[in-house]
Amino acid sequence: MSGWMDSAKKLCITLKANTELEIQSIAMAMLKLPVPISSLAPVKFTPFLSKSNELASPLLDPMKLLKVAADAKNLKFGRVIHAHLVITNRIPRDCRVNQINSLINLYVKCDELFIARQMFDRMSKRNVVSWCALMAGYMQNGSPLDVFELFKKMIVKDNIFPNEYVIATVISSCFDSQMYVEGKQCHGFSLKSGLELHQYVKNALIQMYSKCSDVRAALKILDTVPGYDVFCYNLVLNGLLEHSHVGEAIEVLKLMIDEGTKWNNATFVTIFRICASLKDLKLGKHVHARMLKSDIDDDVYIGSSIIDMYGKCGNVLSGRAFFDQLQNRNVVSWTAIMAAYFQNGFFEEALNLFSKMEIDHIPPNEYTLAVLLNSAAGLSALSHGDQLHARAEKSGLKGNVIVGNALIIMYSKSGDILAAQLVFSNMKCCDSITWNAIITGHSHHCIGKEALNIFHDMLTARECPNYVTFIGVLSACAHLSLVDEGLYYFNHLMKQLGIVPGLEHYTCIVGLLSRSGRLDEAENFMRSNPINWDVVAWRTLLNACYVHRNYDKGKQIAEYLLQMDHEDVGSYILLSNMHARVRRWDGVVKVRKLMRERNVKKEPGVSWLEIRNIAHVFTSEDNKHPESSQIYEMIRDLLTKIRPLGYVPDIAGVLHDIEDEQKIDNLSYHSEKLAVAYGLMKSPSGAPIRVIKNLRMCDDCHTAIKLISKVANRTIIVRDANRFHHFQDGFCSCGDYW
DNA sequence: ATAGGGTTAG
Repeated sequence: MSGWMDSAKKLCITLKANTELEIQSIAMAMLKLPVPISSLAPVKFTPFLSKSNELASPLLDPMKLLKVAADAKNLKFGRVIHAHLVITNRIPRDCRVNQINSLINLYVKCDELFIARQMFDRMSKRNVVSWCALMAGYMQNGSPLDVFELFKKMIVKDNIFPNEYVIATVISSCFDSQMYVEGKQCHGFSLKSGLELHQYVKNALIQMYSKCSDVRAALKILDTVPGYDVFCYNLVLNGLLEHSHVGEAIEVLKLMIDEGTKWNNATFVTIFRICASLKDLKLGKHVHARMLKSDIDDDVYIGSSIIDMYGKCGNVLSGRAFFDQLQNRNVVSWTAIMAAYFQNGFFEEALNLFSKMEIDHIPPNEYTLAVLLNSAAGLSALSHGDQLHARAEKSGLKGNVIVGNALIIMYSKSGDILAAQLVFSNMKCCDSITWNAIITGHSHHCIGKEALNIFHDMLTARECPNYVTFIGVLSACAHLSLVDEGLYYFNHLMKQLGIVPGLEHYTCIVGLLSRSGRLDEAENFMRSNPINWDVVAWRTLLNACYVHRNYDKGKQIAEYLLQMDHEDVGSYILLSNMHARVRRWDGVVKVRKLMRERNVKKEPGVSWLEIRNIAHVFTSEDNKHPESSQIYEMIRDLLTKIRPLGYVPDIAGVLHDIEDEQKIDNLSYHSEKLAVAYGLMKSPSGAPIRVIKNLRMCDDCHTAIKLISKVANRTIIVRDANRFHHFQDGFCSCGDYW
């Protein structure tokens, strides 16, 4: 408990703080330190203290302490030393430059650029280090123009020739801001001046070329420079990984192994990242074993990358086991393990870990919140999402892009597209993910018009659309039956932007054509394009046949599809529904027989909704719910109310949900009807009801819920296996095509 | 006064 006290005394003694005022000011400042000084930077700091034997030691000079403070980014500690220097002020004039340089470095490292600049401006005499330290600050800050200006002034005004550190800093600020032309000029300069022979400069150049797409140039530098070290390799590997050139990364790794270059901590981190992106568990385990055998001390960086590797390779349990035995965990390790659960679909586990993290007193950051929000989105758990949103506001992270994006995704996937819009319009800065999330969100909600509006906003905002953008845009066009517009984007705009359409885009076109009734064209499009069409694409066409009641083509496609893929339950059900719609009961029986023979089982229909933070789950004909008799009464009541509006129970589209097809009565108690009825009973009037269903909604429920939304005067939002249906005033956003 | 970890749109 009195750790800081001892340390304060030691510091006072060693700094020769004699007056009462000095001792007091140091002790007071140290009181405010978040950690005891001895744990500040254990490795670097303790030797000073222990060897000094509480006496003034030549080792413990303020300059070294300033470096400790800077490296630990501990502003408070740095200020103590600064205060001490101001009070004692016993440095001879000619040594003042170095002292101020150290102070500039301190403030730069602690993100106090303004103070650093002030100190710099007040210097009567400066050397290269002064300039360089401040330039490093601007580089870190992402202000390359300020770096260039200082660079110029240094040469012109002070007549100082840049050294290797200066030029390396300038190069770094070029590639951080993607100013490759300037970067190449620096390359030329360093060639002429001979500075490129320095390791720092070489590394900066390699890093620059690896960061822009010019991997070849980076490798060339690697080739031409004799005697490259681990740093070079690590930089190239990271540059390659950043552009997902995994194959070439492996090549470089082989080179590294041939050379016998010893791997260090950063190398292991990078290699685990490679394993993760390859999803190669075997390789990952191998490297892990090799790391354990080697003499390196694993640190918190390696720990996180190992957890991530196991997660990305689909082995959460190994990741968890490793996480559990870690003695040092920080935000990143926690985020990594939660992300591993999320990526493998264990959303609840990810959310549960959060409370454990809080018990450990580790505050979440933007990445943590993103993982949590995505997990909430995976469950469509609006209540969790809302809580996390409040959490983000409290911690001041709501302005962050990463958090904003995750909020949009969460709200959109949880069925609250209005909330997603609100987050979107309040975002200070967006990236391509933001735009894509809000566009595809609207598409999922079948709000095609708004999706296209936002797409045009995106173009005017000069954000470049990408592969994912067009999936959202093309499906919006499909919803609106804007065939020409969709084909224009597909045939021209994408080409113009250099985006090679993939299966998803082709499938959107099938949807676009077939939805607007051009079934033959859609089929021709599929047959004439040598794409590796998958079940989803064929089922899109099949579904269109079903909705447009083209029985013959539908049957033909279904048969073809079932030949191709024996397991796709959706196709069996569509075929069965198609038979039922034209009252071909023999056909229905045949499909069922086929399913039994091939042992294809339909998942039972399940719907759920949240009422006051509790999820209520319903299955068809559910009577397990404690209030089921009231729910059934509610349904009977609703059904009698909608009959005058033209509701007639539709047996055709629902047979697949009934085990015993004679029991027509059952369709009144489909899981989504139960959930909607319960929602109407339990939520205040005016509040939208959000229901989630695991399968495609059946025709009967769709009709019934449309009319229920009218008689009950409620917005009802149902997420089925494919999309969101917004029921309002007797209509559905999907336009009865789903 | 060089390098390394965690998130995301379909």
